[in-house]
Amino acid sequence: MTIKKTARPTMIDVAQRAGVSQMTVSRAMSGKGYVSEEVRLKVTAAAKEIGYVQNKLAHGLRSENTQLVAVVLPTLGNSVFTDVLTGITDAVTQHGFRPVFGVTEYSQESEEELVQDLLSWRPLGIVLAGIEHSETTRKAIIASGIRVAEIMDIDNSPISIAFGLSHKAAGKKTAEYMLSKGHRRFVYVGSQGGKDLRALKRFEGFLEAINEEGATLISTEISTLPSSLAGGLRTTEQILSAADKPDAIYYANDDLAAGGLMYCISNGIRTPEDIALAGFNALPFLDAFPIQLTTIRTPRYEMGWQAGKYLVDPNHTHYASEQRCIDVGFELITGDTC
Amino acid sequence: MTIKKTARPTMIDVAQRAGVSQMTVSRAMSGKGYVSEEVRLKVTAAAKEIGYVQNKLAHGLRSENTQLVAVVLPTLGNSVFTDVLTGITDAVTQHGFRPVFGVTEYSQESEEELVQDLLSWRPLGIVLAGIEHSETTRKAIIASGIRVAEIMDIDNSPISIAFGLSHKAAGKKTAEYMLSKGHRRFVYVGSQGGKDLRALKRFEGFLEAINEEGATLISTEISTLPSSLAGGLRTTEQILSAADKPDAIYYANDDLAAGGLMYCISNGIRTPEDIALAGFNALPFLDAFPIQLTTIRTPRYEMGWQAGKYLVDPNHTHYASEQRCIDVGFELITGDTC
DNA sequence: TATTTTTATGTTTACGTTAACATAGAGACA
DNA sequence: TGTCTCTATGTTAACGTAAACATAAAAATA
Repeated sequence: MTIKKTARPTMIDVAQRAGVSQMTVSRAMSGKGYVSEEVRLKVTAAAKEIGYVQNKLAHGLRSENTQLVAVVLPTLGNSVFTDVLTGITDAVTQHGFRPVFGVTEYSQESEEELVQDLLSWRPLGIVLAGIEHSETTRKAIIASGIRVAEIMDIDNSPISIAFGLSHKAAGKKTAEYMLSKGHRRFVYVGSQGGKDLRALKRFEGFLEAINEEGATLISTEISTLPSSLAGGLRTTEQILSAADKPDAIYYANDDLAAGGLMYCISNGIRTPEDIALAGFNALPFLDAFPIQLTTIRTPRYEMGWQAGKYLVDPNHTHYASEQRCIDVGFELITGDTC
Repeated sequence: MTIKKTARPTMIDVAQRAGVSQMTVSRAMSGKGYVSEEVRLKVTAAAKEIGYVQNKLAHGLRSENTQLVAVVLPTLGNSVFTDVLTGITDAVTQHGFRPVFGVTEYSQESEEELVQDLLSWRPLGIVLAGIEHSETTRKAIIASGIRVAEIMDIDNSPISIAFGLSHKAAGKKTAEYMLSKGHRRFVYVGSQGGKDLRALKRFEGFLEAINEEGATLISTEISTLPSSLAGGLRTTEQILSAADKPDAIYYANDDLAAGGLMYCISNGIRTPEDIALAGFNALPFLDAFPIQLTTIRTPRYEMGWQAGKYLVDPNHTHYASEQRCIDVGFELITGDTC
C-alpha cells in the first residue's frame, strides 16, 4: 500500500459519510440528474462536515468543460488593459468561469509560447488583445477548436470575431480635428519602441490625413520605454525647447499626452495658443485636470465585457469559421487643447 | 449550431506516430526519466506534426502538481493591485507557474466563495491581499494544506507568512511629519465606504499620533465610491469652501490626494501655506506634477514578487505552521505639500 | 569473464470525476 | 390489473497523464 501525499476528501469520502454511492454525490453537487431532496441534504451536510472541495481538474478532464477562459494581454502596466481584463473577468465570472491570463510584453514570440501554454488548460475560449498574431499562434488556436475573441482592434482579418475599433480611423479623426483648428506643423510622440501596433495604426491614419491636407510632420519622437506621464513631460519639454517648434503634438496615448499637458500647465504654456495637444484613450484621471485634453474615448471595459460574454454565454451563437468584426466605436473628446 | 468536441491528439497519438509507447512520450516531453536522444527527437517531431498540446488537467490530476498559483485581490481598478499582480505574475511565471485570480470587491463574503472556488483548482499556493479574512476562509485554506502568502499588511496574525508593511505605522509617520511641520487642524478623506481595512489602519495610526499631540481632527469625509482623482478634487473643494477650514488634509491614498493637489494647482491655492496635503502610495504619475505630493512610497511590485517567489521557488523553506511577518517597509516622501 | 550499475523502454494502474448504461420502485393511464 | 413513464439510485467505464514497477540491453566495475 502506498502512502497518499495529501489526504484531501473526495466524493467517495462524502459518499461513505452520507451512506450513498459516489455517483449520487456527484449528482447532488452538480445538480444534474435526479436526486431526492432528502439525499441531497444529507450529501451537502456530509460534504461540509468533512470539508470536501471539488477537484476541477478531474471535473474538467472527464467532462471536457473547464470553466476557464484564457486571456492574453500585452501588459498589466497600463490601465487600458486592466480595464479590459476587468470587463472580461466580470462577464465570465457571471457564468461561473474564471480567467487564466498571461502577458506578452508586446512580443509575438512570447505570445506564441503563452498561447500554447494557456491552451494546455483546455479553456472554453480565449481572448487575445489585438488582431495581429503570428501564423503559428493563429494555427494553434484554430487547431484547438476553441472559441476565440480578439479585442481592441478591427483593422485586419480576425481569426473568428473581433470586438474593437479602427485605430486608423481614430488617428485620422484626431488629425482632421486638429487640421480643422488650423494646426499645420506636427510632432508625433510614441513609446514602446514602436511595438504597440495599435498606436502605429493610429499614427498611420493620422499621417494620411495630414498628408492629404499638405500639412507637415516635423518629427517623430518614439521612446523605447513604456509610456508614462513623466516620459511625456520630458519629451514635450525637449520638443518645445527645440529651434523648430511645431504648433501641435499628437501623442500615442493619454499617459504621454497628460505628461505634456502637465508640462504646459506647470510652465504657463497656453494650449492651444502656444501648442496644441491630443492624446488617445480618455483616461479617467484627466477629468481632474483644469484643462481638458483633446482625446478619443474608447470603450475598454465594454470590449472586454462583450468578448467575455460572447465566449461564455450559452445563448450566444458562435461563429466558428465566419470572420466578423464588431465595431464598438470611439468618441472624439474635443476638450480644450486644440 | 452545436459545438463539436474536437478529437485533440493525445500522447497516445504521438506515441503511435513515433513508434514508441505512450510512457516514452511522457518522458520525452517532461524531461523526466531516461529517453535516448534519437527517440526524443522522433517524439518531439511527431508531436509537432500532429499538433499535440499537453493536457494540464490530466497532468495535474495524476501528478498532484498543477503549476497554478491562486491570487485573491480586492479589485483590479486600482493600480496598486495591478502592480502587485504584476509582481506575482513575474515571479511565478519564471518557474513555469500561472496565476489564476479573482477579485472580491472588498467583500469578505465574496472572498469566501472565491477562495473555495480557487482551491478547487488545486493550486500549489495562494496569495491573498490583506491579512484580515473570515474564519471560514482561514479554515478552508489551512485544511487544503497549500502554501499561503498574505501581502500588503502585517498588522495582524498571518495564516502562515505575510509580506507587507504596517499601515498603522505609515499613518502614524505621516501624522508625525505633518505635526512636525506645525499643522494642527486636520481633515481625513477616505473612500470605499470604509471597506478598505488598510486605509482604516492608516487612519487609526494617524489619529493616535495627532491625539497624542493634542491636535484636532475637524472631520472625516468618506465617500462610498472607489477612490479617484475626480472624487478627491470634489471633496477637497468642499472642504476648502466650508466655514471651518483645516490647515491640513490627510487622504486615504494618492488618487484622492492627487485630485486635491490638482484642485489647489488649478485654483492658485498654495501648498502647504494655504493647505497641507498628504497621501499614500507614491503613485508614479505624481512625478509629473509640478508640486511633489507628501506621501509614502510602498514597494507594491516587490511584495507581489516576494510572495510569488516564496510560493513557487523550490529552494525556499516553507513555514507550514509557523506564523511570521516580513516587513517590506515604506518610505516617507516629504515632497512639497506639507 | 562475471557481476553490478546505468540507461532506455514498456506495462499496469491510479488520480477524481462524469457519461452512459442499468435497475427498480412509485405513480399514471388504459 | 398490467403496462408505461417518471423518479431515484447504483455500476462500469473513460477522460489523458504520470507514478510505480518490470525488463533488458549497454556500460562500468570487479
